[in-house]
Amino acid sequence: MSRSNPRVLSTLERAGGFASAQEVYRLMQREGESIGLTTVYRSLQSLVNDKIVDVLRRDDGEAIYRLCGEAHHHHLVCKSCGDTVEIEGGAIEKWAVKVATENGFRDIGHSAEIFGLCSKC
Amino acid sequence: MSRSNPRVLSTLERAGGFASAQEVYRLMQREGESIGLTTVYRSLQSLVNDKIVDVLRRDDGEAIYRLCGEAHHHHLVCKSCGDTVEIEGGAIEKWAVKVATENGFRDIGHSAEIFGLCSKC
DNA sequence: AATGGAAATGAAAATCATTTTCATTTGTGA
DNA sequence: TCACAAATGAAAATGATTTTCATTTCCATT
Repeated sequence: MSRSNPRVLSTLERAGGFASAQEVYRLMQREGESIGLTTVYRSLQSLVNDKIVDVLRRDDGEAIYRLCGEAHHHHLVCKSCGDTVEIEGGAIEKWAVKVATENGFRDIGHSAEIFGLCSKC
Repeated sequence: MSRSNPRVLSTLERAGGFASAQEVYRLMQREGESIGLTTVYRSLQSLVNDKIVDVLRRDDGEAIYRLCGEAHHHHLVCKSCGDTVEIEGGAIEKWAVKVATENGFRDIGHSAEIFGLCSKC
């Protein structure tokens, strides 16, 4: 097994705690770090195993890695300009847990996003 | 634009209303249907546009297509076996509208899904 | 410092789902 | 029948992710 390269974690943090493997790699390149794409993937996987980061999926199927422990939040995205607002999702958390346990599910996660037109568009 | 090949929809139905494009394709091949993979993808996309099927993502990122009713609903999906429960989302609807209007957004839509392990897994 | 082995690294190739290209076939209305 | 748009599918392209494997880096022990 391989251990995570600490620069990968620090880059993911700097990226806002939310990025794909490719994005982390490009970011490190742009910042002059010398690292291979393979190592980025391996490090992220290792962080997932250690439950230091979460994996989600973009709509197009690309995996995005998110630091655990960060306050869980959701996004309000403008369909037109792409502007994004981070929002609290306390109500959703409770709803997800309630609905899931009612149906006999455990080990629960969820995703939620709101789309619309922002005031400028 | 291309229209959906009706045999694709009927195969998806026969598959239990839940399968990936590759699986639909393999199923049709096994049953002696003559069809190209491209057409399977195109037909499924068209069905998604027409809101006759939903798209979800497996853990590995593969897209799975699923027949769904017209009523707006959300999904509770088992991470392990893919079993899916359709759930009401009244609370979410209200939350989405409230949060979005608070931020000056209009023309609002949303998506929400819950993942977990079902009682059988 | 020298040695040896384990872990880490990364370039390149392999994999796999999905999309695109483009030439051919099919269906339809004039 | 003729022309034209839509549908089809084989093959190539794309893009993320994984695997392979040779090389390099670390570390503990001489």
